[in-house]
Amino acid sequence: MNKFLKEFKDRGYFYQCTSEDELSKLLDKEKIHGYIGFDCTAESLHVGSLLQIMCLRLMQKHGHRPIVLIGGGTTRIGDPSGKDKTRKILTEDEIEKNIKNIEKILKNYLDNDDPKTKPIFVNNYSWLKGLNYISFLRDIGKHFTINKMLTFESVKTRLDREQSLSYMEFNYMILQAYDFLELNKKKNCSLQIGGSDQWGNIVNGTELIKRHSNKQAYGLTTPLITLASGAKMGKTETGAVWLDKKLLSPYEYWQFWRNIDDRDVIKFLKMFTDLNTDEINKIKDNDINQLKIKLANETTSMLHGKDEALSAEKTAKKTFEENSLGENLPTVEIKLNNENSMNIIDLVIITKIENSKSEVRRLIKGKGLRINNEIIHDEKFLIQKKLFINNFIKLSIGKKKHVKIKLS
RNA sequence: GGAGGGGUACCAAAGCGGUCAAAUGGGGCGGGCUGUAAACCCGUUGACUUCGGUCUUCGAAGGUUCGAAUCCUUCCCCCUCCA
Repeated sequence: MNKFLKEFKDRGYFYQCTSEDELSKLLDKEKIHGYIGFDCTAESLHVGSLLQIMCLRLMQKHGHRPIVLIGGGTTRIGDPSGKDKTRKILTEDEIEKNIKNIEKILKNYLDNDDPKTKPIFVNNYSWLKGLNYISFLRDIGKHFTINKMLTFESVKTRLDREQSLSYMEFNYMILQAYDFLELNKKKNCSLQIGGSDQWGNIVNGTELIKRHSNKQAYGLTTPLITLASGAKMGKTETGAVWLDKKLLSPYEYWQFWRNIDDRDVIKFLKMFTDLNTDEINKIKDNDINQLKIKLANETTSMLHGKDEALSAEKTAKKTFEENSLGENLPTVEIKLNNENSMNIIDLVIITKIENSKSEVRRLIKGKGLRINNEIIHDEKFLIQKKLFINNFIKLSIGKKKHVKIKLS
């Protein structure tokens, strides 16, 4: 088997492939261009996209050139896959802003210097916006039958539930197929990789290329990642796991990986680090917590750099092992009132960790709230100046959420 | 088009005139055990509160009643069967 494909499988990225043997031969014979599409409905990517990003990296590692397609055009339509409602349509400005930010994040992960594998960034808006309706229908539309389109899962579920599916959304799959054709023609792109939910859209692309240009193209999908606990991957103590410093600090990102279920650690080391798979397979009976730290360090360095990772590790160590005040804990600045005090409940609300006062009261009743490691029992507890050590206090909510409060 | 069934909190699902901020299960949150794990055990789970209470909620809007998630009317939505 081709080396790229082998590693793709060894790392657990493989789910389905259109014609594996042929693809393997092609990859042996030449260096190809392969693409992955990213949606730009949000201002940043989150860990849900990390597996796709790792696929881009793997292409580079094996000398192939990744094409990053940003769905500036298709975002204006909305993919109905997996959605039971029409999405909200973003404004032009929002889309532009999202695209810039997403590109920036992706560049953190990719080698942007090697001329042989330097990624190509494209935005499908550039070819979709100028499409001529009549010629599009004649050139492209004729290759799609409604009969077949109606059998797609994304369409079926919407129809079965009698939820409306607009003509606009119905066209999404054609546009994605067209993207692949366009990249095949202009950039000689012969492979599309995507999540398993994209299978239908990807196959449409390879079939369109076959019918339209009589050329062979390939599709490769990755599995849906599930956690050992059954939950969807991608939540921290405080929310979504964004790949953007502004939305989730490197420390919090590090914590996300540090808190992975034991049963997922080896799997994730393979998927989300560059560590050699043979070496990972040799790991036995090691201290699982050391492995989690390793996982956290590797994933964090890949995104935010080594310094940030080490610094996050240091903060975690101080916070969890020494019970002191780690440097990179999320910090909130507050002002005391005229009497130089602040109610404990108000303080928690200000940090935005909780947004209901009742919830904070409940926390206090359940011994879940601490100031400088001391459990707070009284909901009327006042924060006063003398509590601040070097101008800081440590506010802990539960065992894992710790916030530094700075007096301004 | 015809005949039924149904819309209850984050989800599933009971309640069918007052004792209902609404049983139960899941999920979430907190505590215990531990290893910042899992499993397990306990507590909690509308908002605000001077801890006395107060306010808002059972598809939507009206009505009956001292009193409605519960009864009536209209409307909206979903499901099943028949055509």
